[in-house]
Amino acid sequence: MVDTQPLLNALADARVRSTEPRRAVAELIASRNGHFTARELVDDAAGLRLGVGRATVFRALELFVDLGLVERLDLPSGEHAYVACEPTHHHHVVCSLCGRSTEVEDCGMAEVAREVARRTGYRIERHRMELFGVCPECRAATNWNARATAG
Amino acid sequence: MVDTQPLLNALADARVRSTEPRRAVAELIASRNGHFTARELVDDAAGLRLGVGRATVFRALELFVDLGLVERLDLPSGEHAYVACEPTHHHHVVCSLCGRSTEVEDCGMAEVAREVARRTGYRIERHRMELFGVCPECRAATNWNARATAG
DNA sequence: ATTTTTGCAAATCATTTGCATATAT
DNA sequence: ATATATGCAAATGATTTGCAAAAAT
Repeated sequence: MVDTQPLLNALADARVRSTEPRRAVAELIASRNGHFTARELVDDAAGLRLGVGRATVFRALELFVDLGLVERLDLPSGEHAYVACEPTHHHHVVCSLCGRSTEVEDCGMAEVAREVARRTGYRIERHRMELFGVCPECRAATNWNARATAG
Repeated sequence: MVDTQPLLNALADARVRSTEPRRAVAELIASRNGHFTARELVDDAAGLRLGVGRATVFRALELFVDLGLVERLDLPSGEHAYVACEPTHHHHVVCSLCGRSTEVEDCGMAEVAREVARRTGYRIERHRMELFGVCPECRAATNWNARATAG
């Protein structure tokens, strides 16, 4: 459950209009824990009878991505997913079990990019780094289960 | 234009059958310079009247990906693309201008993953790093054009 | 008033699947 | 012979688009 404010603020600020459907999508996004798919939001909206259509969800997502408040991820499965995030350059670690995601800045990635540029002669303009694993909570849960099962 | 051999060898070796359609797809892949999409291969096959259908192209691509001879990329545009590559863990730098791609190993990425694990408590199980920029050839071409235009 | 945004249904695209036939082993 | 792989067309799913109506500036 992410704070709705940043998304709502963005609507207030930006050169875009603050509309009811957009606020609704912002809330749906904020109410989600980890990553989510466009379809999930569409289904949420339908389930809650928000009167927010598919196209609007996609358009709102695109808007938030442009504003840097939501990032699009490519899961290892090939699925497209999104996560709410800070509008600064950063990366995500995604939990394969619960879908929760955590932001991390740099961690040495910039240096890696520089090294790659050095070695290949490419002028690196952008990069994408996504990490997948198991979050602390799920690790704990898993260990607990393991013990419980083993015992 | 990548060497066809690795792909053909794989077909000879693997516990999969070496069929005409698969060899054809291997050639189509090898004949490409940079990255390519499934659709491009399908169109190539159709254009050349190879009698290789859409489904077969997708199935062959999946096979080669499983064998580690082709990797699936997610371009910044969101498109899915593929590149032929060595069957070892590595990463790609992709040229945004010509689509050519170069493989790089590690370059410090493993250390970054370790650092992220340290900071977040996640157990990192896999990662994806894709770099995009302009390759040396295109940089040269671009500079040349710039000069020619400026002069 | 004017411009932007919406919802809907239809259109488009990518990818997958069912299944009878053809091929590799 | 037997197990696999193929082609085709149809099915699925995701995302986009046209457009008249509705809402925001």
